[in-house]
Amino acid sequence: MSIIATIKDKIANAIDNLYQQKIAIHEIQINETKQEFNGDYTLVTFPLTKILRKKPDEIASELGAYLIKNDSLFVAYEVIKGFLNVTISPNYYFDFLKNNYLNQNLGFAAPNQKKVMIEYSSPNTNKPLHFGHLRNIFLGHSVAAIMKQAGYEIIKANLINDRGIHICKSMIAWQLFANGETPKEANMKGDHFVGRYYVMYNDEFKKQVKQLIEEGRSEEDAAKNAPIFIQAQQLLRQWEAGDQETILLWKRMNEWVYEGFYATYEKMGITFDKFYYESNTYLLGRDFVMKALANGVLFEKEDKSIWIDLQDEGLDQKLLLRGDGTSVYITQDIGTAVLKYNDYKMDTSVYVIGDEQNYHMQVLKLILQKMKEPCADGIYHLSYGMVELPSGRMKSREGTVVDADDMIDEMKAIAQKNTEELGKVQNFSEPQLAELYTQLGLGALKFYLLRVDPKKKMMFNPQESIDFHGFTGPFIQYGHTRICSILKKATIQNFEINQAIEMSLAEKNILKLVEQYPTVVEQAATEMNPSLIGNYVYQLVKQFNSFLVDHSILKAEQEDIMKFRLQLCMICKHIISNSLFLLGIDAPEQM
RNA sequence: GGUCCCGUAGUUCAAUGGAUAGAACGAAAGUUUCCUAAACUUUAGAUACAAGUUCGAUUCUUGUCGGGACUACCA
Repeated sequence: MSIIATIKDKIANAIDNLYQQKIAIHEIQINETKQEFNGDYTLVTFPLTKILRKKPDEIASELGAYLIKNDSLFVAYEVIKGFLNVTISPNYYFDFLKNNYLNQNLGFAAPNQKKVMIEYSSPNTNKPLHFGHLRNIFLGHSVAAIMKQAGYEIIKANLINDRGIHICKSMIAWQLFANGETPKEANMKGDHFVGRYYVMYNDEFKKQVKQLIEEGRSEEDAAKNAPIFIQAQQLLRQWEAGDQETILLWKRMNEWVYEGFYATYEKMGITFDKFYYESNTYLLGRDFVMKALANGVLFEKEDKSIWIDLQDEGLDQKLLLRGDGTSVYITQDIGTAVLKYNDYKMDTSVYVIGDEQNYHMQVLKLILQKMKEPCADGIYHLSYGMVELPSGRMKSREGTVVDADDMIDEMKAIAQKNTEELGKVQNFSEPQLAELYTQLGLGALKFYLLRVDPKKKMMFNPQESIDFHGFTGPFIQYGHTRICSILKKATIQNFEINQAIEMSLAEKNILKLVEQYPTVVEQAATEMNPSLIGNYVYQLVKQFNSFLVDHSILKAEQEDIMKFRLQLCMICKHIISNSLFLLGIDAPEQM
């Protein structure tokens, strides 16, 4: 049990004994004591005043005195303005460290029999990945790792949006402008190559629209009648009709894109257990829609289009099937949701999708609930904020994007530059150096995107490169290497301490954080929020660095103190490397 | 128009309704004969505005101002 839970328990007990009152655990509020006061944890007594009909200070004093007298866990208390600050016995932390410094499972929970699918990345196959996608990918990867460690069975899924008008746009542009050129001939990564034609499509489209408007057409009319748009639509119809030539081109161009994506995923250390392709699933939703229509959940309009009425839920009417019987976006999603459930029967199905689709996901869940599909209640939209540039949102169509591959390369280059300037890895071979640059570059990038609460939108300024100092990935990685360096130089084998030692405030502060690690992981899993891990591990490393300044480890005053500090190093090393792992970041041993 | 989200130091981010609102970058000053200075230590600097609920509000409610998303028979 965590120390906070223990304290709550003991206080509930004390209240029962002192005042003959049963109090629910959640009524007891424990905070960490602020730096400027004496103590480790603080009971806020205000909420108890109503129940106990006593003044805050009275409650605090009586409880404090009782705890000190009856429980060796507490060694001191102080009452300030209704707050009861208690000091935890160093022995508690001493024992905690003794029992856990070799525990490689600290922060791991037992399996909880819950199965969770996490869908993330889910790219369109018409353009390369950009910086915004990276937030999605790193988030999904990290949440999967965190939840797995918290005891869930995890399926990592990627739903590839490989069909639709946007793909046809790249296809038509390639047909018109490429002269049969391949990525190899252009010496480009496949996804970038295809993305180039997507941009060409949009340039041409704009040109044509402008011309039509000059000829006197309205803007809306021009957009609908631009020849290249008509051609793209024609390609989509041909694709849906199964036209050989169109399908072949589609397959060919998608292969180019996949090759590029897989290379990027591999570079970033991102993996999936299951791929779904929209080209396989886009027809599945129709049957469910028809079934629901028969059950009276949906209604049909005069033109045979099929709708759901969500006005009772505060939303609008929503189209599910066009009058001509073809699917729309949400029709596909209904089908895919059911398919996923049939494949895995998971308890929860997480969708890592930007908050621009909040409405869409709300509708999707509601529809499935109304259809009484068993997958419905497990649907959870892990909604994250967009990454914005100083100039506003990233939009592929408008070319205002920061490319993912470029970004990774740039981060590696910065890692290399910094490393060379510091000159601390002269013993490394070329491949080792290359690996280190990747670890540090990706570490900086991933941490940068994961340290912010996923729900919140975040700003990225490409003019200011991502830092390697302060609250960053490399700072954490550096903390890890310093510990590794010390442990490598330690000569003793036996870390058993003979006599209890007196620990300093700095040491106790580190142990306080160490003890909280399992709780932090659990909370990050419950909230699906990796930033909690990022913030936590940063605190820990900062405490540790500050401890290192005035505490000698290998030249400690006594052998027992050295052993104690080495134990401290070992447990911190585990937590730091494990925290980084949960964020998808490698922890090098030397940098 | 309707629905929803967001306004915290110069900048980027923290803060289950709790004490004197924390960090980082940037700015100013300092620390290395000693386990990695990618580090550490100081200093200056913020809750958009106005009411309300509360013992207590950055947090909850309402209004004002400012920003954003969604509201397609696009995906």
